[in-house]
Amino acid sequence: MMQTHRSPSDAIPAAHDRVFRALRTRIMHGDIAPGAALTLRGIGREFDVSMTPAREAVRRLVAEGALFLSSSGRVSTPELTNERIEELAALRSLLEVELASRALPRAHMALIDRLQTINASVAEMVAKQDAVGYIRTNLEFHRTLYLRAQAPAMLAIAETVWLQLGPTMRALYGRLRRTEPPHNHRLIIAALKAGDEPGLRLAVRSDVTQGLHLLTS
Amino acid sequence: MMQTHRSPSDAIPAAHDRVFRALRTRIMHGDIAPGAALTLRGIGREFDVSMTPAREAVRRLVAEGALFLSSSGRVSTPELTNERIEELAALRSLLEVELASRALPRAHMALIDRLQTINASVAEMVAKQDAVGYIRTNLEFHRTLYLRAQAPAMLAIAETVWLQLGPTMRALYGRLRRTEPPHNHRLIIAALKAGDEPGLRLAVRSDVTQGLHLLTS
DNA sequence: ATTTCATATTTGTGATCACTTAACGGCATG
DNA sequence: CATGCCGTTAAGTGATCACAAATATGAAAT
Repeated sequence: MMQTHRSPSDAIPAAHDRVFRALRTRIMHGDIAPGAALTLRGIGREFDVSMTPAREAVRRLVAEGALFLSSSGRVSTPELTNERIEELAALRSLLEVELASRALPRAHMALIDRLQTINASVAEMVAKQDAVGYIRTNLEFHRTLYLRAQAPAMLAIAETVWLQLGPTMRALYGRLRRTEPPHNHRLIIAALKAGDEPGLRLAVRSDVTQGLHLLTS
Repeated sequence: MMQTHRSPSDAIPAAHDRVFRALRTRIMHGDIAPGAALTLRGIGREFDVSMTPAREAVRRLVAEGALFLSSSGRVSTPELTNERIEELAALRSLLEVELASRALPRAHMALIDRLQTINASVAEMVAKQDAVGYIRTNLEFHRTLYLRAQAPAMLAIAETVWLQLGPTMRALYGRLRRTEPPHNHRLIIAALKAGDEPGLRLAVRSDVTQGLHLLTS
């Protein structure tokens, strides 16, 4: 029957929020392939909830562009056209260059150390050919930097772009088998150390753009 | 009882979508003041639906940042801090300068004519001191231009920024009683005619930034 | 008159159900 | 062998309900 509302002061999130977060992470990290279909009853079964919270989670994800809603109400992960991918890449570039630029004056040594640690994990994932792990650690690298920008609305929008690209990125990085560690990340870290704003902007732009250019060509 | 699913090929949207669109327009146009509270039962009563579609509409709007969801589940329009307003203004500038720049090479005479017609309506709303009408026609001016950019994802994000600013803009433009017609819109149109990209970028940036700077100072 | 506490009302949450429509499969027909 | 049609199944939609938490109300005490 029911049950509800347990999250006032304690930390237990509402069921729909738990489902939302779990699905969102999966999509952003590329756990789900492009075009994969989801059903409300299926989601409910998996998370042991009824259709109602499953529907709310799906609605939120559709609103963020993480899921595609067909005219008949069916939901699936989006299959992006090349044009759309280019556009989202341009958005990433626009937003993330600005975020990095704003983070630069606040970037102290502790942040740079953390970025280097995360970057080691990224390199490890590349070596292990772990596509999902690569996406996850790569996003963690970027998010850690952008958090310093103190621009929550801008970061939130950047995350919705990542979300829209999630399934496609998985398909991309799952295909191409590269073994080189991320060169642009080193450039980003170097520019942060040097306080070199033009260099930082260029490095972020290159890092964001390069991977997605491979897909469309 | 029930009733459902009527929108396959014909044009009748689902109830939750109708509610969503109606609320979204209200919020974007500044029909609702910042901090105003909404209840699911109240929305359902107004639109003659049950709580279920009302909840879905609200969830979507919360996901877009158009509504604020308190920790106890109450929803209201957001009350923005000055910092947040500055950030959203920076986002508008970033996105809309890019959109205008992309629209420039595709802007033909028919578009410029339409912009001038819309701009006349804007001036009329300013003369009538109609705050809501001003916001509506002003957004129509910008949207008409940006549609030419052929960048739907970018435009969608710009719209979510407008949404977040909606209630606050109403509070702003409701206060300041200006009577001058929009100067920057003329600059935008002139730059479009001349094919002057730097001039266009500057004019859009000024138009987007000026109004919101008044509020925070 | 103000504060405190108990009660009542409001409100969001999640489960369930009836209903309609879209997707799927098999069968007949060309 | 392909194609169109019909019945079955799967899936989304919206109404309703029980419940718990939050808020509002009012009374009592200092």
